[in-house]
Amino acid sequence: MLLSKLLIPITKDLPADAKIKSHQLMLRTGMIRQSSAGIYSWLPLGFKVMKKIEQIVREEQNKIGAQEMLMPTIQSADIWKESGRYDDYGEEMLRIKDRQGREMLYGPTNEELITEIFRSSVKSYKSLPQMLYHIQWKFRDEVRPRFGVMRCREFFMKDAYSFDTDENSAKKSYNKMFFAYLNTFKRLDLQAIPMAADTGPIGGDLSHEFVILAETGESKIYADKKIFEVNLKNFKFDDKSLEKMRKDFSSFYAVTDDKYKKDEFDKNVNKSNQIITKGIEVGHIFYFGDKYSKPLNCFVDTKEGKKDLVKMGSYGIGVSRLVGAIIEAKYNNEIMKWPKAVSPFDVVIIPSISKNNNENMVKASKIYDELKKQNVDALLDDVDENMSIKFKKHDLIGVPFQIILGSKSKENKFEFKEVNQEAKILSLEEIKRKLKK
RNA sequence: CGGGGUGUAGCGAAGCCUGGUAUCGCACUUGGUUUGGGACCAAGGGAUCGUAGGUUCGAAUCCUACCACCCCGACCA
Repeated sequence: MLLSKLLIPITKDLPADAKIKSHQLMLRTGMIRQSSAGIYSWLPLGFKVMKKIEQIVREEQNKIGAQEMLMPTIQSADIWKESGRYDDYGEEMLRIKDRQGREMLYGPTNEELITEIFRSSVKSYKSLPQMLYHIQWKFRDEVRPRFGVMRCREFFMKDAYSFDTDENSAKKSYNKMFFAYLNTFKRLDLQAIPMAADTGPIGGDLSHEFVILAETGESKIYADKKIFEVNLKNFKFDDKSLEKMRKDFSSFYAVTDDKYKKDEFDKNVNKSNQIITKGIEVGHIFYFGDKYSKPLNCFVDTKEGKKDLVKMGSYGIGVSRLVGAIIEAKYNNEIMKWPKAVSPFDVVIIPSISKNNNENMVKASKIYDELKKQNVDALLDDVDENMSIKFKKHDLIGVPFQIILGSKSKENKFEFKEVNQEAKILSLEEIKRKLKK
């Protein structure tokens, strides 16, 4: 992609409304554009990052055997009346009437719909367990949307649902998701802490929030540093090992502000291991048994020929929120560095350009073509501007690797730089090797 | 939802108090000079001043209503 052709309306001035760095950066680099309060359009740069996050989330869901599907954004109110949540959900639910006067709503979540699908499709215990998920837009009519994509009304979310014959089996599904979540955040290069959580309006009795560490996070966190020593690689993908994994993680103290008690913290965590920081909730998982299968009459036939309520869990990851959350975690001192896995480009080529001498631009184009052949997604900064302006721009765009063609490059060697590290003078072959994933 | 505030060009602001038909910086266009950390010179384009109504010879400015957006608080991926 040529920078001159990329729709990336960079501004030097901060938009007055943006208060936190992810919101500021996303507006300044034109990743998003506000459409109305808490509702955003995703411009190419932001969209690309979000799609990469989505893909990682998808891959990790698939790995644990969850099946992808897609449910609509608009739902009928009927099933929500059946579950009793049509009234409970309150003002947060956006209610719509169609031309026939039927009550519809823009889905804030999908427990009802998936249960309705499940009950009419699955009749036997033999089909269980099942895990289904979709990645879809949701709408919650927040009282006060703010902080850009961190707290908006329309958001992109992965939500998964598990179906099991009994609680024991359901908890195994829960543990699988727990595992998938930790792997997902790891691939996104985020430090995530699973924390025992309240179940809130979704209901149920087992729940964890996944909070990633970021200084500007919304909630304060008190945790035992040792939780980071738990290594996912030590666990196999089998029920016993996953159960142990969850217990290992749960054995360390980690709570949010509302549950924090100083004496408990001091008692459970060595002073030297105490970390007090801030975090952003990016995932939430629940086991809630028959909370929805009961009102919605979702039964399967058991081995004994009886009918039993299906035991369910639900599992959310805020995909669009993660875009902002990654920025909160990675953007520092006016410099953004995307994790390689989600960066909008693999590398940016920055030639020093002048009218009388297009040598750098010619070389840069060759490098660009070479990299393209190797499936490296490169951005070529073909704009005729001062290098200093270019550098400032790329500090914001945040591509983690730069190939710079200017005063320091030699005949066939170029400056290669990983953001926040020293530049090296390397040949194209060496650069290619560095960029191999 | 309660409290507060703001709407002027793509972005950031001035002008409003004290009415006389819109100013500045960035960005953009053209030409020239520059070219390693947010350049310079010259010329240029772009605004129904949130919307509607009212007062007035005359409204961005005063009045009324509406709309939108933002901030502070209680809730959420």
